[in-house]
Amino acid sequence: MMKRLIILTGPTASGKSGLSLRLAKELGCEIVSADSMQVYKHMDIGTAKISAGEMQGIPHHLIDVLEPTEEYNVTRFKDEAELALKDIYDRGRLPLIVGGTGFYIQALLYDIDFSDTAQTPYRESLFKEAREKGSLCLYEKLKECDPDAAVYIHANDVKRITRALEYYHETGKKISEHNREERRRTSPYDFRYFVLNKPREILYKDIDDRVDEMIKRGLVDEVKRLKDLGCKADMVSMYGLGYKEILKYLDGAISLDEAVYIIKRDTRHFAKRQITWFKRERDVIWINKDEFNYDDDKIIDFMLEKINNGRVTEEV
RNA sequence: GCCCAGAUAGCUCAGUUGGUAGAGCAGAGGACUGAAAAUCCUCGUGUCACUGGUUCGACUCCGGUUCUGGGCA
Repeated sequence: MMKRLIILTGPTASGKSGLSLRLAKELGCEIVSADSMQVYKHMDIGTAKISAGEMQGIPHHLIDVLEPTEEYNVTRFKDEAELALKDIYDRGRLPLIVGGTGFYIQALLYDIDFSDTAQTPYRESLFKEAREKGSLCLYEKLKECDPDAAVYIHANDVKRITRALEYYHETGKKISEHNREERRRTSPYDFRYFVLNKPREILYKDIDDRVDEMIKRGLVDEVKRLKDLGCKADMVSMYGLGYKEILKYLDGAISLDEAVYIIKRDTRHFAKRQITWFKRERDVIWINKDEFNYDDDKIIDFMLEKINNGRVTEEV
């Protein structure tokens, strides 16, 4: 008997949180956040995190569990999400995954194996080498040890090249083969994968408005406090949208207007990338809000119908 | 009113000794398997303000018109 799982995702500012609360109430779900930034404490405004009060008593997992000075990644997410799922199933309840980090959702949904390697000092030496001699020399190495990977990884993509080399170094196996195997996996869950979306122009306007709102609510002060806590620009948490730009502003590198402009622009770019990701995912149910006249009641009805029907394999 | 400088892609601008034009940004599409709110790849036809003229040929030269800056009255 496959475990049931509901996923509600979509680009940033599509309205996931609000809808998730309604759906959770309807079905008695517990929510598991699939968001690489909302895991961090003290990062509330810039991550558009809902407050404890707004949660209306619905249990939320993987929100506010890490200090911003700590490092999070897919593997950690996957391990911790699986623990949360186990507890939720033990309580006889239905888990609802909510969040915009498509990679995390994929890792969990398809039970992708990351356990072969650990992050090693070797990785640092590779980055150092790339900095000193340029990325091309790493790419040449990749061609030697894993030619297949060199075909689909671009010579400029230092991050991915480094990971491939690290993987080979640690396991003696090619990451291209590993990835090919992992890609064939089918999900162990009986799932419904909903993607919330709205017309591009509206999404972009909502993003712009939300950034203005974040500034009004005190994003700058929030980042100041994070600085006081010892957060540095090279920490994973500070790669977050809104954080790296305000940090630059606080360091006097750019004006506040410039920071706001960049946050808006990069958030739009991010939303676009998210949409590209979801387009490629299999067995996804798109919910274009304009087709529902932005009426949450109708959307909830639609979702409930999909959830109660047999396994979904069509749509787009 | 006069003088000067502009008017070229959604925006900022470059350019053509006359053979119908190109960057950055915006925007679009894609990739992604231990940083993923990250990282990376691909995509540039637009009455070259309008209108006469010179020319085989004008966005480029000349005249006029309009508009926008700046200066002088």
